[in-house]
Amino acid sequence: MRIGQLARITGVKSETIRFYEREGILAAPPRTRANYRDYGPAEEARLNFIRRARDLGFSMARIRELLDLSDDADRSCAGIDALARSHLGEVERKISSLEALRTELGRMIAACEQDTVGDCRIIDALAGTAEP
Amino acid sequence: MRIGQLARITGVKSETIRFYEREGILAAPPRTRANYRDYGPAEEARLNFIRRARDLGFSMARIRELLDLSDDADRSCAGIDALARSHLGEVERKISSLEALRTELGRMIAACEQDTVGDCRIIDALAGTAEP
DNA sequence: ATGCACCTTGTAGTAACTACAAGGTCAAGC
DNA sequence: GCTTGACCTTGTAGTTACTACAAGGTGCAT
Repeated sequence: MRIGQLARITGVKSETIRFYEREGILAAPPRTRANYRDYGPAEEARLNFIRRARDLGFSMARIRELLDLSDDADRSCAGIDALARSHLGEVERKISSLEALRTELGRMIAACEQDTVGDCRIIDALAGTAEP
Repeated sequence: MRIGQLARITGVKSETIRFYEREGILAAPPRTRANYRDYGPAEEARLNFIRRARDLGFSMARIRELLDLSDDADRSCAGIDALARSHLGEVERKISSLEALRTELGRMIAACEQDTVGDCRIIDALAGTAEP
């Protein structure tokens, strides 16, 4: 598949796809005789992953690490374990925050259904004491 | 409390706090006689909220909307409902993605404990078909 | 009176895109 | 065979959300 179609499918602009290639986060795909980039389903999955992970607030550096977990099949268990655990911690913190936010948004919607506006506690939902 | 202490507590740099004030996402606090910004617990909570929401991948525009939900206590139920529902949808999508990622990271860690490296399916965890 | 935290304005750098221009290639349809 | 649209390249510049630093000044504790 060519870059335009990949862009349409994944919702990532062609220019951003080329940018990812320059940054080395997406491998340079084979080219057609016409020198067009020729993508397959693996690149589509990888690009979807990058897009989702970015949307979840992971930095490119963090995404690179996650992709490395996936790419380096022949790395040591200890290395995988440490990295995966650190990512798992971050993921779990994010889930907790989002669940608090979800609860609070749900509460507000429910209050609205009763026509009782009620007060908004969104801020309190996310604003626990901060960790260093 | 002064800006430096607020920065230490929330993990947001002093310069970023002043930047948020310029951007109008954080109200200008009262000043001490020495013209120092004087913050209270409400600003601390708001700043923690902003920091967490940014970490979760929400744009400043989206955070502004969330804060508006919180600030405009006297707005229409219909307006609150529509906005809250749209944010709830985004939050739920993010939670689903993170849960898939958590499962996969957990699976990898478990495989490592068995000393069986196993293959990494992180990409597949996040790379469902894309929505437009 | 020395030093540190704060104040201001302003400029410039970073990350992760996003856009557009200039000039060229390729393949399908009229 | 020629136009049209999608792609190719390199390069520059704009955007968002910070982050850093400089210059020059104030407040306050030791």
